Amino acid sequence: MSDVAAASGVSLKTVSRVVNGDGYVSAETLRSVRAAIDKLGFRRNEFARQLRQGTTSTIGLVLEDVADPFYSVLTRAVEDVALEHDYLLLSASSAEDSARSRRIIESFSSRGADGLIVAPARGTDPAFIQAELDAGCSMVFVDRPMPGIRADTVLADNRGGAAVGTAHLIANGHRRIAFFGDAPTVYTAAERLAGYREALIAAGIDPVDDLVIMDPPLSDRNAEAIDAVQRLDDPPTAFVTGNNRWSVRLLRHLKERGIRPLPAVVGFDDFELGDVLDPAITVIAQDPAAMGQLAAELLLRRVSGDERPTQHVRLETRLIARGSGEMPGPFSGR
Amino acid sequence: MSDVAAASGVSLKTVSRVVNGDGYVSAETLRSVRAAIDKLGFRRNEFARQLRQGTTSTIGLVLEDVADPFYSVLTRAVEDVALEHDYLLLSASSAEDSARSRRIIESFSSRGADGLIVAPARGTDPAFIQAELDAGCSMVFVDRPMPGIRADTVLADNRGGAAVGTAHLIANGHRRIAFFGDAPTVYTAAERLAGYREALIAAGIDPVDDLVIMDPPLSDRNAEAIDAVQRLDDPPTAFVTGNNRWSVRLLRHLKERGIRPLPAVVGFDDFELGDVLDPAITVIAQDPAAMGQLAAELLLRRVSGDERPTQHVRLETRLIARGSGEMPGPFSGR
DNA sequence: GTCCGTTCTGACATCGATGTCTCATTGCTC
DNA sequence: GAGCAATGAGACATCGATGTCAGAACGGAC
Repeated sequence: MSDVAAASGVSLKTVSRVVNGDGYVSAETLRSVRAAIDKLGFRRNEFARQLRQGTTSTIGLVLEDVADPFYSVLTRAVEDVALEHDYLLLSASSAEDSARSRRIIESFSSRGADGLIVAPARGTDPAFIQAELDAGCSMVFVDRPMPGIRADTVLADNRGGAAVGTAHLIANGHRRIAFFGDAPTVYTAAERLAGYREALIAAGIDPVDDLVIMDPPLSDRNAEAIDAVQRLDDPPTAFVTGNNRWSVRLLRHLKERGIRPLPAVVGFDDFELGDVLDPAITVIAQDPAAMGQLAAELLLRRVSGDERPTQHVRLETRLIARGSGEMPGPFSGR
Repeated sequence: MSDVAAASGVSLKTVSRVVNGDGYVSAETLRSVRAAIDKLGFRRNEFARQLRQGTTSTIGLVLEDVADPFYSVLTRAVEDVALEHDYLLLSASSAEDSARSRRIIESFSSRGADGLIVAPARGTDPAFIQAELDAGCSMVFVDRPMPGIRADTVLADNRGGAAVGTAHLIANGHRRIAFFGDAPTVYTAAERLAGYREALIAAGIDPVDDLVIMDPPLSDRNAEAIDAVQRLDDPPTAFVTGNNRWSVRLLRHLKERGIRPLPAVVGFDDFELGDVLDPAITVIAQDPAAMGQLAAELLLRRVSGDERPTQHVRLETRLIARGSGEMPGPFSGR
């Protein structure tokens, strides 16, 4: 900038005025400064500017894994909102590891992110989060809440959705319904399991632990666990899966084992090709794009000084019947 | 920082020494400064630091769309490399819009990204890219090259892969093979089309334009275009799709139209559930994770001053035969 | 000719850290 | 006890922009 000032024979401040359109610059000065800027290929260093300004126009996004379709769609939605408001987006995957997540949050915050959107990894220390909030870094939590922290959250109706999906299977005549979900320490998994149980109890069916598997959907134990459930004396006639990864896992396994016809299946989370499979898969769809968009808008409002009371948004889920959930069970037609 | 200095009764510089472990600080001073830091909850402002240092430890990633599974896996790989080297990752989707892409690149670069990984949107102005490079922002191009620019690139063997996939169908007795790909202005689409043609010509088959659709896989015209190909007097017995989106598009369409048995299909790009469909889909698999990892490592080396000659990495593709590409065509067994 | 207001411009401090240079203290050798 | 090295600490300039305030040039009114 001082080079430009020297080249056009004015002071540094005047160049700043030109760059920022601050007014009170004569037409002639303006022209000569502009010329110097072009000639020297000058570009304002946003960094220095933001140091002075105290704000970075950057937000951070911390999710479990961008490569998961649910989160990648959410990410895209956040990106779009950020871009629209001229914000930059930092992103990183916590890989469901609270130490890694903490490291990410710390570096985002210390490098000046104005705010963060976080899907907290299980085991995240609330005291740590509170310290970040106190340090002036706004946060909005998505997909999972952060217990003990006063902050905006955007969650899906996990429990209600799972209950609706389970009830749908019951209505189609199933009573032996298995549930496969992520580890119970994961909030969404626990909620969905609770919804499944609620629906069973509401229908007068006793929830049985034998029919429930709670394990990360990528673990090696999955296949064996599914087999074990199938080998029960009174095996399930229907399955509820707790997330898209588990749905894929289960469907792949059933295909590998050559099990035909497929048992009834309702999956939590829609997933690509779910409609192309045969039978097409009935799902409880979330709306990750809406979740991301809402969270981003909430965060940007907070960042620009919105002091309204904390908001907790609960997004409805939607049952999409495609066939796999409508296969009649042994108790249909009673 | 000056607060800490005041609280512990030392100079600002000494605090800096403690924070940076610069040595030459007595054990006692160190302890008292540490105590003051803890008490005041001091955290170094990375911003100011980086202004002084002239480097930001941040890289940017500009792709077509994070929500596309191909790119989301690539993104995750880049993230992991960045995190490992203590770099932050800025990311944004260009949505295949060169103006948007330009805006993203400009803001990444002016906000101090040390380097960028870019999948250039079609129509990106090389002069603009060159200007950014001249301004000191390193770039590595992935998935697509940037013609006229000297910079590292990491590409898949699009042409070779498409040729292998097409030859595979020919070997299974097909001669009327359709190709559905993205707009020909997209580099990968053009390359894959060229590979398809090469394979046909190598087998003595005349490439026919009637059997080729080049259009973005989300456009409304897709369905009609597929139908038109099917209505030809001599319809294709096999299909090659130019990317995962087109594969999904085609499979969904065939299912909606109730076309059974499915024609032979080979898809470029692997995709989730490709193995669960019936028949399972034969694909030419790329390795997006390897692409992302390589690009990130190349970029980080450049950023830390590597001056070796420009590198052009071509990643092999791999044909995964799963069934859909092995359905015998009318000329099999001759 | 003086005074005042408008319009334009520059000097200087500032944001929060780090690099350079200087200086003070200590302990050791000769 | 003079000289020297090793160690510890501070003053000051610096990165590249912006905010504040003061001041210059100019025109018009009295």
